[in-house]
Amino acid sequence: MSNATISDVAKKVGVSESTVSRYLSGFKVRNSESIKKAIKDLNYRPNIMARNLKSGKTGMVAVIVPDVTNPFFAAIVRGAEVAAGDDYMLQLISTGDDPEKEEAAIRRLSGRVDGLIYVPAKEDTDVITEFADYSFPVVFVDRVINNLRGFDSVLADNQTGAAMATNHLIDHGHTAIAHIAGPAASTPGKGRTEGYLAALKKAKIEKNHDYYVESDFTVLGGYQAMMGLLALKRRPTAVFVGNNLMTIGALKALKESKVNVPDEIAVIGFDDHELSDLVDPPLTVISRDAHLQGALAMSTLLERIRDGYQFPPKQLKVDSNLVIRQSCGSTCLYRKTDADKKILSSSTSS
Amino acid sequence: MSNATISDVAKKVGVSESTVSRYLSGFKVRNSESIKKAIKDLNYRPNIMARNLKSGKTGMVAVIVPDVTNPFFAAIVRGAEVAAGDDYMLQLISTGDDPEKEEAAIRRLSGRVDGLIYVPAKEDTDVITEFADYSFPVVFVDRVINNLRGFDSVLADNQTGAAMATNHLIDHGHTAIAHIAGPAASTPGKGRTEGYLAALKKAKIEKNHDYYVESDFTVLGGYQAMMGLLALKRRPTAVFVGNNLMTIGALKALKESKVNVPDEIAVIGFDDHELSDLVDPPLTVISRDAHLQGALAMSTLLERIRDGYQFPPKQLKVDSNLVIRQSCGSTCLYRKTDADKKILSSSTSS
DNA sequence: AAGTTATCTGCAATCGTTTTTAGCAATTTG
DNA sequence: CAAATTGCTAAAAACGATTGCAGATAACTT
Repeated sequence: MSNATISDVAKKVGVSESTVSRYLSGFKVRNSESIKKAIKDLNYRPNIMARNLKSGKTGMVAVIVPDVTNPFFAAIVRGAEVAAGDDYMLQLISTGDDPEKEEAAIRRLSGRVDGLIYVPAKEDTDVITEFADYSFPVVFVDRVINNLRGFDSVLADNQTGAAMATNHLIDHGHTAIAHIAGPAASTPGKGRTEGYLAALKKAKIEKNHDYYVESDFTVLGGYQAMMGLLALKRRPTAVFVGNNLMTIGALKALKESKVNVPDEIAVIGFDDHELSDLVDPPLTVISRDAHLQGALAMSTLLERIRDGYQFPPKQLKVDSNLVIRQSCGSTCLYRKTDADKKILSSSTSS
Repeated sequence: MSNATISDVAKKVGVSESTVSRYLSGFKVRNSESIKKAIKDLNYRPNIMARNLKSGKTGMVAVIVPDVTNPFFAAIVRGAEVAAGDDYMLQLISTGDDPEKEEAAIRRLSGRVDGLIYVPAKEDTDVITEFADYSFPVVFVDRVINNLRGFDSVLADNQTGAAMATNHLIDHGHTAIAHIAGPAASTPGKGRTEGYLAALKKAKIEKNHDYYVESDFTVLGGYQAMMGLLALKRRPTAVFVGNNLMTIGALKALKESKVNVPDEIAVIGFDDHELSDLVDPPLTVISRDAHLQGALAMSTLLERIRDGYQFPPKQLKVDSNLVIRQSCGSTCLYRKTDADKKILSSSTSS
């Protein structure tokens, strides 16, 4: 009933376990034919746990994301999985944005995986430092833990992307430009705000404190932030929203408040979505290749697992693109094809 | 540098390995204080692989879905993860809808996990029968492999859901109702088509073969199917689309063809989406709780792992709900609140 | 055919735990 | 006070593989 062991196979053929083991590892063996047959007859499968115990490797890589349900994180996971190929299998942990769960999960990870691809929920965790001591391979994606240097990471070019977004609004003549931002303590939150501020400064638009709303990257957060902006005496005429979920929330708020986009308020979001061109109006966004980000993270990690920390940490960045649709107003000037989106820049840089 | 072993701890304290082991398992031990200290000092963590080898358990459950990137499957995965709690960790495999990859993945799974939650890409795989021989715990979700009985499963109530969708269109006065269906060989494809046909029959609407289009559950498939319907001499006035991705494709086709929804064609989809109320027009759909489906699958699986196959297989079903928005035409009659959606039925049945 | 290599083999140790067994000391009992 | 019970402990045997070592075949030399 239960699985046959290598010794069952050996016994059946009349050779030693080591011979069977060598046959399995591809060495030349005298009775290879009968061993092959015995393996098939007994439906023998090597016990992975025993193998792992001996080798000290697990053939598994953990991927920790705040939430698989967020299409952006799902794309990262998928990218990582594809890049892993047949060499490694994925252990998925979505922490539900709960730092405690995350910490507990990381603890339980030890010994189960050969490496970790890590999108931390908060930036001030320090569980991970335990790993650092053991030179355990970790690659950070999208966010980075602030007190740690010396780890590999694959980030988005948040500053440039946010600046492109803000400039796009400026190009449409807006000066009352709000920013619904992610947590200032987070890598993408901070980076995008920096890009936003830099673009304003360059255009000599003085910043209005009311127009900067720090939120939390959630749908509800975006909704509330937008409601807050709508309640202002002097409403902004344009808003740059710092991530996909907050953009959804902001749009819901606008719809509920019957505020027309883009006529009354122009909206640009960060991160594209399968449905972005079907929403009303089709959404102009900054996009970056999350799948690629996951894939780069995985290949960096595999390299690190293979070669250890003899090479300096890699800090990769994925480019941001401006995808123009209709939520920022007339786009006739920019349109060149009848396709409903146009990618202004692309490719990957390190 | 590398991890300390139980024998290091034992040596440091001056007791035997077994004593430390028993301390770890929660037994009463004389030098528990010094053992505790030694464990902390040495930063000792039990080697999971060794433990697994001894126990024959892995503490892992595999989840195989066609694509994590599909929000519906992501919700299943998340539901399963939540239900697993701290007892089991998830090994995720998304096969990219490639049956060969899927088969290979299942093969590599053996010995790595204690059970499997399985959304098969195709319905005629037979790898899984290997597992059946070993009474390996498997729970099917959403789809079921046709030549296999005797496994647990958690499906949606496809027939009822599809009938609700079709009836909703009929209630709006439509008789030329098309159905963009999933593969007839798949559980949800077949079930939803059955519901559609049953509703037509009950309303004494004779079915039009042109109005039944079998597609493949993808965005592109839905797009092409809708294009085909639009090319008909006698266009349908309403269409029921068999899953989320095909609905997106269909909407893109309609938008591209500048066909107004719902005035020229009413659309109802299967499976809700975070953005369904933001698309133009807000989409009326049949929805079911995918998160719950995943959670039920996991708890069924854990039960099965614990108790084995002494209990007969569970065949669970999750209810479908009609979420009315605006893609089927005027909804004033139905609206009772100013919320933009209304759930007509809910809860779970077995 | 005998000597020299080149291949292949089995034995035994090992990976780091858990668990069974038997034993020892302290406590309780008759 | 001897005997029985309790409460812990160490030693050893698993779990199922891989691998270094030394010995046994087989394959070449000359």
